[in-house]
Order: sequence, then C-alpha cells, then structure tokens
Amino acid sequence: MSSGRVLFARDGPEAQMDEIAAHAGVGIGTVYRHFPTKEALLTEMVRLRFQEFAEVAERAEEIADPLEALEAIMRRSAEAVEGDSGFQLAMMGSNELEWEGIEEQKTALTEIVTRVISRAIAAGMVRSDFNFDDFAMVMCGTTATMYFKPGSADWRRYLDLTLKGIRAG
Amino acid sequence: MSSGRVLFARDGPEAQMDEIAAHAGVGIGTVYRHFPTKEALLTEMVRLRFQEFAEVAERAEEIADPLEALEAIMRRSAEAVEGDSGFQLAMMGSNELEWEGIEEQKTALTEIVTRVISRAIAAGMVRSDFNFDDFAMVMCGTTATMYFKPGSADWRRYLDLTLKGIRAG
DNA sequence: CAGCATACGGAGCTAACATTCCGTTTGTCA
DNA sequence: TGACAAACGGAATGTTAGCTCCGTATGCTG
Repeated sequence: MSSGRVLFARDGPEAQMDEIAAHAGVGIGTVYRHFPTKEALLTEMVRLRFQEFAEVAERAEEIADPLEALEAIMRRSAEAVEGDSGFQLAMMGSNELEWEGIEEQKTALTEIVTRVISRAIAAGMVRSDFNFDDFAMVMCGTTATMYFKPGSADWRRYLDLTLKGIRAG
Repeated sequence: MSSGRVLFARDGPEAQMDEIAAHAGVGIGTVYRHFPTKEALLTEMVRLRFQEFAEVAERAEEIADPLEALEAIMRRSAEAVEGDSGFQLAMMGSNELEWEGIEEQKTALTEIVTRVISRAIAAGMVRSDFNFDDFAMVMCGTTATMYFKPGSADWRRYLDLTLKGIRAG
C-alpha cells in the first residue's frame, strides 16, 4: 500500500496499476484484492494525506501568536505536500473532491482552520473578510506553482507574497 | 478550426478527436488533413491564445500609471482565459511548455511584461525584487483557482490579494 | 499427510482513443 | 459530358491501460 503512495507521489493519477503492483512486489490481482478500483486506491492515498494534513493544522493551532499560527498551517501544509504530485493535484481540486470517505478528514481540517482564522481576525492581524474559501484558494494557488515547477522552492516566495496580502491594514 | 477551440475550451486536452470533428461538421479524416496529430491541433490553439495574450499585454502597457499597467496585464490576461479550461492548463504549465511554434509568442510576452515590471519598480510602486518568474507564478496560481472553481469569480478576489502582496512597502 | 480455505499471480479480456486508409463525393477543365 | 484531381468521411486498426478470472501456491486444521 505504501508502494502505491510512492508511485502516486511521483506520477500522480497517471501511475499505472501494473507499475504499482510491480513496485509493491505483488501481482495485479493482489492489488485489486485490497482495492476494488484504481480510484479507490487513489482515494485511500489522498485520505491518508488529508489526515496528516489535519494533524499538521492541529499542531500549528497551538502556536500562541494568532498570525503565526495561521501562516504556519499554510507553510507546513505546503511543505508536507512537496514532492507528492498526486496529492498536489488532489489538493488543488479539493473543492470538487467528493470522494467518499474523505468528508471526515475534510471536516476536521475545516474546523481547525476556521478557528485559527477567527483568532487571527479577532487579534486584528488578518483582513476581517478572510475566510476558509480564501484559505483554500491560497493553498490551491501555492500548490499549483509547486506542481508546475517541480523541485523548485520558488513556491515559498510565492506563498510569502500571498501571506503579505492577507495581513490586515 | 474554431471548433477545436470551442471543445478544447470546454474539455481541455481531454477533448476527443471524434467530437471535435463532429462539432466542426466534418469527418475525422478532414481534421487530420489539417493537423497531423492531436498535439499539433492543441498547439495551434494555444499559439493563437498566446498571441491574444501578448496583444492584451501590449495594450495594457500604454496605461500611464506604472502599477496600474502591471495590474491590468494580470487582470485582463486572467479575464481573457476565463472559460477556456484548455488554455488555463497550458498557462499553468507554461514553464514546462516547450511546444514548437510558441517560442515567438512567449518571447514577445516576456519582453513586454519585463518592461512593465521594470517601470513599476523604477517608480517605487512594486517590490524591487519582483521579476518575470514571480509574474508567471502569480498567473499560474490565479489560473489554478479559476480552473478548479469553474464558473466562479472568486479568482478575482484571490488575484487582488496577491497584487496587494507585490506592492512596495 | 489429507483436505480445505485463503491469498496469490499474471495472461488475457475489454473499452477507449488516436490515427490510418481507401472507397466515394465534389469540383474543374476541355 | 467525360476524365482527372482534390478533398472528404468514417469504418477499421493499433495501442494503451484498467480490470477479471482461473489455475497455482501457501497455510491451517484434524
């Protein structure tokens, strides 16, 4: 299963079932005994990542400074996704993502992020109209620059740019 | 040929040759008499769009205010791409785009944008380290939010956010 | 060890698509 | 009108990749 992860990370959804099986050192049949379809396998990979993603947010919420906490969520989430082009795609399209079994992870994440945003706004450190959808857009944009410039750290510069834009004043 | 455009706009590179031919009211054979491969057809569509894109930039360069000129290029370029998911993808990946026949259009665009950026920096209106690559990243990010939230105008809000981030001070 | 169950492997099936090829239609010139 | 050329259409082909299925191996129980 972790082999699927490696290949989806490298090739995204283009990764082929044959290759995934070979990489895992098993036959195709065995892969299909664990996951009914390719999409199910992909979904599971994404679900695991989203879980990690929510954990990152949870830890960042503990940061005392409200602005720093919000920025840490974004920066660390982006870092967690570096090098995993499969999940990068999933993250960009997370709005249209309706895959079953992921709602739970998405909800958890939404709640944490919403809390952190509220706190930053209450502290007057972030534009008062900033909301979760904006957060999602920023992550989408950042991930896109990462996805289309693989191996480059330029996305950091871009995220900093955007973070400056969301600060109050 | 303009039929290819309509379908690539709607479906992106997923558009099927059969459909494109049917939409154009011709047989598949005829399509292949004009374009040797699907990629050639796609490239031509992208080339035409890039041309328009450069023209948009050219017109925006005439704006007197340096900052306004730069922002106009971005806003208008994004507007020009709304609803054309095929070109949106091409634009996001324009860094890796090595398709023959497009270099000319890319060079033209790069030159204009570089001039406009220099002017805005010289006027002290934009961060002095802002460069063409940053421009490309911003367009990539903006296009991504547009692509993954089709039909929504939220990308404007996002672009504004980013534009705020690139201003000096 | 025999008998049964569970899990495996991977050849082959099938569907989707780009692309080719040839019989037919349309247009032109004398 | 007849002969030739140019352009057309779309059935047939080749290929790719997800998925199925069945013969085999492994492990467990009495």
